[in-house]
Amino acid sequence: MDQSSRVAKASEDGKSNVRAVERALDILLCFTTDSDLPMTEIAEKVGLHKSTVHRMLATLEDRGFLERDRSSERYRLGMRIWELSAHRSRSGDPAVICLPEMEKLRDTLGETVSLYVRDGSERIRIQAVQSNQAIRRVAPVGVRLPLYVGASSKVLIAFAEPSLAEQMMSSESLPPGIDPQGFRDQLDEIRRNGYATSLEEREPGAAAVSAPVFDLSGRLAAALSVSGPAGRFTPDIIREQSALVIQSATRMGSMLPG
Amino acid sequence: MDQSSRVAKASEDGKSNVRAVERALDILLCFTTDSDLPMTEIAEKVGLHKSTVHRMLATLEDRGFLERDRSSERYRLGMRIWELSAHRSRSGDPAVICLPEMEKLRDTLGETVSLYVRDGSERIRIQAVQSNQAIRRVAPVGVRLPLYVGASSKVLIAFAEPSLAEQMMSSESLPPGIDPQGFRDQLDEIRRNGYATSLEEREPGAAAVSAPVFDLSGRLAAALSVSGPAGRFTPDIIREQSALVIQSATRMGSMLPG
DNA sequence: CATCTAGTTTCACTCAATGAAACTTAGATT
DNA sequence: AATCTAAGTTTCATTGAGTGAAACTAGATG
Repeated sequence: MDQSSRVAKASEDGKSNVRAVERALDILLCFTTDSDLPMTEIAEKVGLHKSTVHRMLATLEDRGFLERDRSSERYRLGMRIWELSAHRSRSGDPAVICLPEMEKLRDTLGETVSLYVRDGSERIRIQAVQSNQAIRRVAPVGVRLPLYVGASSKVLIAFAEPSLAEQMMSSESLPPGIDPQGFRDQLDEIRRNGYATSLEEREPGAAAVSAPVFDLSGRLAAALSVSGPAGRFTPDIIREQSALVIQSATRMGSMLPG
Repeated sequence: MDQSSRVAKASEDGKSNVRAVERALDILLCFTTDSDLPMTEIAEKVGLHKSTVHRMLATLEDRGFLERDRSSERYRLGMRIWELSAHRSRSGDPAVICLPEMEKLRDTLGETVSLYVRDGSERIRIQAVQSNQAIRRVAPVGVRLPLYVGASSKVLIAFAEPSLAEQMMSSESLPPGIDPQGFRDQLDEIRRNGYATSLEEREPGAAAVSAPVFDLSGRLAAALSVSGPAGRFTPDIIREQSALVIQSATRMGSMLPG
């Protein structure tokens, strides 16, 4: 029976998933890009028929995962998302625990401070406190960024479990335009130094210094980053900053349960 | 299993919903009570067969809505929940906008300050800052509470659109043990005073003062509450507090877009 | 080793999810 | 008003996706 025609509908990867649920979740994920959407647009985005989407939306709304603006008829995320995330953070959420320490660091350095975690082959900014200087990096919380550029990316790879770090590099998942050996050397150096830097890697004009945060069981929990306009990140300054960032990251780690 | 007479499977209300999705969402909602669960327990909670739950969990995990602790095998909420809620809060989220004002109020009164919104016939504590006195109310963010007891509940009903307030009271949705006319009078008084109080209504030993927060378009957005041990809430003190709570609530409202 | 309990996979049956199409608005355009 | 167009909603026949019993595996516990 398995031998029969394999259709491979873009989501067939061995796992036996529930199609209707997959679709519903994909609908929810539309709202990571847009904060509110009309039904038709959602249908287009996920490539499903109106009626199907309509039924899905009804269900999602019924359970409070979506709600619709009563005047515009557009859908947006509902209370339940809120509620769930609040419960998620109850126990030892780095984003909450590290916030005070991040604010301290921001105050001493005067630059925007961000906290990233790895999720699959991406990273997410789970917390940020903004610099209060006139010229500053603006760093919204919750965004997903690629894992191959930026100081914190390199930290998240360099200090991951060795197996994972290897797999992440060696495989052809490495994007084109990156020299494997050069990258490997870079990671080695980062491991020796205990911190990573980036100069205009992802965004032109932006620079960053990042250090790993290890939880009490010694596992990499997050990457702490200080970032700002490249002009304010001279080699001398970076040297000073890196020490402080590492220090903060260590202190944070000591507050994170294994 | 299913007796013919007593069906009422909690989903038969005229709406045409997708069953598989309903079930998946119900599984997610398990995590509002427990922060991590093993598969079997989830299956019990939602009343579904192991294999069904197994497939659902696989799907939810695949899309990052759940993740499993690699050592304990237990499931917990995943990154995507986080990510979604972060996007939800992007635009004018009261919980974020009101926080500074809430902290100020906490500092002047020295009591725990909470912010509630109505969701259907319940209310959710969307933000809280804790008193720093030795004896204080502990108010976790994200919890759901009933709409019929507590100062903030009464505010959320009294200042809702009249139609809604009526429907919420007159219908037989009113829990037993509450006198309709007495309750109505109470609401009228609250509307006149501009604030509500509660003494040991929900929790023995706890008292609260609450005032409505109206957004710029004049609609009720939230209820701001100060709460603490009943002993610290004498009539005199309440009189002072209520003025300050109303003042804070007004200031908050002026920062909330319509 | 036998005996649990928790998780995973298989498979035949069938009911629930689906999409085309019809229908209902609501807003523009004439 | 009459007519068009786009967005949302409901209906319904078809069928394959989702289901649950049961078999199976892996770990613990006695």
